[in-house]
Amino acid sequence: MAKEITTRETDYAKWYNDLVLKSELADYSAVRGCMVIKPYGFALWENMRDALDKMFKDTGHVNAYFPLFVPKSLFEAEEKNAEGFAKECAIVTHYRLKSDPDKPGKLMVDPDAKLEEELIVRPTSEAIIWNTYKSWIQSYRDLPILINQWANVVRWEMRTRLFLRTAEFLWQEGHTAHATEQEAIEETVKMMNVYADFVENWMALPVLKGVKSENERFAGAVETYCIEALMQDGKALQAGTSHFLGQNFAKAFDVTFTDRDNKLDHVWATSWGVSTRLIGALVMAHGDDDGLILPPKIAPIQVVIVPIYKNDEQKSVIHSKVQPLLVGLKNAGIRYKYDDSDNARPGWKFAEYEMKGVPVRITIGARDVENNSVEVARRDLKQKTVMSMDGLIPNISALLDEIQKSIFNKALEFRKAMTTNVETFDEFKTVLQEKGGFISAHWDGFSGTEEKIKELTKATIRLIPLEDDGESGKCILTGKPSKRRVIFAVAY
RNA sequence: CGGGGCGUAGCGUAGCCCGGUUAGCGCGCCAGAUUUGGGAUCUGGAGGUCGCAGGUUCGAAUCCUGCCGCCCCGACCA
Repeated sequence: MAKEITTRETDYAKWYNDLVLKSELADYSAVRGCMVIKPYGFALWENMRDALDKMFKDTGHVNAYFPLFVPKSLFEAEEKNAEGFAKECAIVTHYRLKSDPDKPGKLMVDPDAKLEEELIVRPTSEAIIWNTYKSWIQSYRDLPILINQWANVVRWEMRTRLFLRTAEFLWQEGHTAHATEQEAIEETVKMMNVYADFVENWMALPVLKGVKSENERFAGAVETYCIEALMQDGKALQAGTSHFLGQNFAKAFDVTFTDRDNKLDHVWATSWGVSTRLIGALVMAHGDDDGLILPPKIAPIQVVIVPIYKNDEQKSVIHSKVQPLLVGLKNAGIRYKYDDSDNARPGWKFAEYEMKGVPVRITIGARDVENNSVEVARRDLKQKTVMSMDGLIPNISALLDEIQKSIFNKALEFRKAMTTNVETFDEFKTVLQEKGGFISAHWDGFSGTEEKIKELTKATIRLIPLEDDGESGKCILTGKPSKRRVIFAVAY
């Protein structure tokens, strides 16, 4: 009873908060809008980060690190981008504190330590990076530059939510420079596909791929590619973005190169990122009223072993029986935890690891020792089966694979059931209100129309699908001709 | 930036309107015993600057003033 959480039906937002806190992914902090990522949550992030990092390296990227602070003059160089972020920037104005003469033991900002130029705490790093690239690039021989950085960024949000929107968050941002437009576009699409691959195959979360409408596009980008996932409450969540920046930043920062024909041109750019927000997506897409459900491929603990014993003698018998099993799990590369602590009784442990979303639990007691068996419980379906100790490891490996697929398929089925084609605005409003989810509808292509729809329904265009369905029709709002359907949803 | 809520032991809370024993309860914690296949039970014990600072009063968790902090809802945003 100590760790019960609000059910999804009662209050989805509260369920989410309870779950994040009680599964020990994160905690609130003394800093407004900033959270502490707890060890369990960070272990999850590390697994995600490591998988992504490998994918980046496998596609030819290298890591580097750029400064947290961006001088204001650099920040504002690319005007659209600067304007887009202006309202949510933290600014450093001073560099020193001093003792407050009026309040003993207290400190005050030293007015004599005002910076000549304010420093912006990066909300994203294009400015400082393009300022740097300028000095790295002279010739086409210097291109492409394929750099990624793992970093924290700060966006001063009015309203925050654990993982989904916090003032400071962790992410990776790729920043690439290319000699040709085509190569940059290819890079942009490639990275969107890397993201989709990661989110679908590691996080077991199906995504839609597409491009953003002008309203939703990254400030400073020519085109924003994105992946969108659907949460259990029928709201969409942007899971990753990849931007084709054209020559906007190269022009703003005067980054030119000499091409093969000895002609001077501005370089072509991309940037792409995913953040700890993905953890929020994971929680909301898969979790249930008993806690998290983590996909095995990124779960910090894939298998937990809980011994059940009535006395020390039984405990030591189980212990000796478990040892070869642990060796087997380790050799099979399975992340496991053998919880033989006496602090909690088995029932408590069961609930605790379910809260934390551990995919598989192995229970072993006197009965099992006698039968040379174990009880295996899978978290996603809450099913228990008895398995023989003989050949257990391959069976557990297979089960983990099966769970990975099963979680994905469940989410995919949900998304299919929650994707609706509509023809009229009335239908659109009804579906939105009564069902939610992705709504595929015709749109006339005008920003004003999208804004109007948002004003009336809170739904926005999540993406314009990459594959053209070739189906023409009439805009649900204006009745003007539309060449294709786009995907609407209420978004996080 | 508007609206609301909260701040009392590690966590969750009662008490506050209507000032007056030693600030109560549940969980957790510590010791011991019995237990252990779905969140154990009993016995004993420890743990509190009632967010901070002023003020009113014989007396303040409670009333007044100011401040600080966090959370939730909205607008804005990934």
